[in-house]
Amino acid sequence: MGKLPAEGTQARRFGKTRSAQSTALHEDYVELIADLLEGEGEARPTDIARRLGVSHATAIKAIARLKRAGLATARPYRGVFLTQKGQALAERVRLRHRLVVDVLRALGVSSEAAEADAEGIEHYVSEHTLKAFAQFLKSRQ
Amino acid sequence: MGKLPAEGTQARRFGKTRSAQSTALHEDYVELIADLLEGEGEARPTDIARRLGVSHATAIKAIARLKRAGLATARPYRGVFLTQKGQALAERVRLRHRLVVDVLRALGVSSEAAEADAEGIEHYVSEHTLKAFAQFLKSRQ
DNA sequence: CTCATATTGTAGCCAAGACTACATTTTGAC
DNA sequence: GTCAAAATGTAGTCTTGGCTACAATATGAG
Repeated sequence: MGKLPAEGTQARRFGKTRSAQSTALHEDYVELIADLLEGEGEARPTDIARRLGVSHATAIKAIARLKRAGLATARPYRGVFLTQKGQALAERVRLRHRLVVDVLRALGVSSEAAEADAEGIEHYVSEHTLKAFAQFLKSRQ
Repeated sequence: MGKLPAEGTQARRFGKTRSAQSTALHEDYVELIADLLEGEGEARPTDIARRLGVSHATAIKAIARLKRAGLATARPYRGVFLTQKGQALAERVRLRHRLVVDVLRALGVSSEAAEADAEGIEHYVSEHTLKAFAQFLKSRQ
């Protein structure tokens, strides 16, 4: 999105939420690409598009943005791969996702709802909160 | 954003997350406008902009979208008000926000981090999960 | 090896959400 | 009551993320 404004003291909270949203999509794509690479051996734009519920054109444009962000590489008609940076992100995202799901389940949320909600929630969980989640889970089993 | 595609079985999870994002902004604005109306007696575009960390022009355009969505009313130079629908949304959002913050704190997250993270998380917590949160809190004190 | 089909890529459009720059209206100090 | 300053509104531009429609490339059946 656009550049951030002066960003006064009061605004930081919201400003952070805002800028996190472009990151969220990158995270979803990277996570999915990692899954596909592991599970299928390759990540094709069409598969990515189907799994994300978008048109293949949209997926291809998003992949272009991933490349610009240094997270992925792709050569025409050859599938998508993750850079080191992309792989590191995928790993972080995956751990975080699992942690969020586990916490939700520990709180009594059904597995299906936990998976569904985690998909949105996970992008907004800070490191601090993540640590608290981990400790909470450890303390309770 | 654009129209949704055919939306195959696999895609539902992500599709929901996507469309939720335009809602999230509406919710932030409505929540803040309700706060301002209560606390200050009026909600001025400039205050809204400052509190959200955006330019006043951005706030005004967002307010126009709220009007289009039937959530707010505003006459030039006269401040912003919420429709019944907008007030109902504000109330729901406020309850949900409190619940999310309380749960995070119960899990050991600091107040500041809980407030900050809730701001992003709350928009993705389903009814089902909300109920689980409420029960969890009730069961533990 | 050819050609239909599937996949991939490109182009062009749109709305949202952001910005800056400029115009208009209110408000308050005098 | 005037007029400068603050608030508000408008216009124009940008990127993102989405779509459809069309073009180009691979792939596999025959």
